[in-house]
Amino acid sequence: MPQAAAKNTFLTHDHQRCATSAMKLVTAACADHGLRLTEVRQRVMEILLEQHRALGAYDILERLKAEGFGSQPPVVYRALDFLVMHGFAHRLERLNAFMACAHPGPDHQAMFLICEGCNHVAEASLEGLKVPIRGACTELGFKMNTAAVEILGTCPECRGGEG
Amino acid sequence: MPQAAAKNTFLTHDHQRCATSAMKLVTAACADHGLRLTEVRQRVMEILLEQHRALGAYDILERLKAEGFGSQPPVVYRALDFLVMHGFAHRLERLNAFMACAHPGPDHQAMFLICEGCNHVAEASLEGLKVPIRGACTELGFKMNTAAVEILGTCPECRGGEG
DNA sequence: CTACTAAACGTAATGTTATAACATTGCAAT
DNA sequence: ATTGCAATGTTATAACATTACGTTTAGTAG
Repeated sequence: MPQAAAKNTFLTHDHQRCATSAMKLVTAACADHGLRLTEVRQRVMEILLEQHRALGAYDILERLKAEGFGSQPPVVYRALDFLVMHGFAHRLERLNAFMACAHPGPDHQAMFLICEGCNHVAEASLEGLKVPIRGACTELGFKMNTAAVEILGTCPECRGGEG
Repeated sequence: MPQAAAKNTFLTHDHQRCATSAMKLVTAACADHGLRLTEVRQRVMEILLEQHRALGAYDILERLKAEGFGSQPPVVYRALDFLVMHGFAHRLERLNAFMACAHPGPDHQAMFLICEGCNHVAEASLEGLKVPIRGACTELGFKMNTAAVEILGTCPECRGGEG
């Protein structure tokens, strides 16, 4: 069992551990499922893993370009598609931006807590929401496919002393 | 008491009633709170009320332009900002698009069920989600401000005969 | 090893969504 | 008339995303 990622990523923590742990999980998952973790894809994952923040596609592209990868948008969007499709990264709809998944694994769905102060983003489990969401869908005869739950607010660090 | 909007907007219903009812509520709310429901704002609201679908800003802008209003993006974005700020319309993050609120009123927050088949969007109450969302926030020391809950799936009409 | 195939990559061009910055209009209070 | 303010209009540009097409690369069958 590799060292786990931090529970509350808003608080200061051994971030290197988060990143290393997640990268190992991604590498393993790719090996297991015959997915090609190419150089661009790996690099994008690493860049996303540097912080618990969402990064815009063009910010990532800048980095790739500087490192000698292709310089056009499809380069980064393809890598992001791959990572998101396999659950290694998430897309934040409200920000039109992307972030590494803190707990990459099969079927992983999460809600996102986005700090308006410092732009840090934390994941929280969607478990408690599944029942009420299902309920609302059933009531309207709607067949749910995917749910996006994104909360804007203020993280503990940014709240500081205030109540 | 004006005639209420339809309960389940996925199903065929007297849509004129929805639109009229909502427009009346908006007019009343503006009168009550000293908000100026100008010509552009009213027209954008009416356009949004035509369907239970989300419309892109530029689609609305086309309409405005054709009717002799200003033709540049800020014209529509400002009207949309006004409508969203006062709870008369919603922004759908996943679609980068806007829709009329079916139940305009103070503090109205909702979850959105978006049909991938026909693009119809229905609102459902966020009530049942508030407790679990608060719970997740509290656990991480996060102070919630606004929540966006958007579900993609298939509406009853589009499911048709299938299970 | 070679030839084939499919996936991934690179680039140019374009499409879509959103905002910054600044000028103008219309109206109400003085 | 002049000031003040909210709303509107316009130009330009920023930011996000996709289409189309050709090249390279990795994996595989012969």
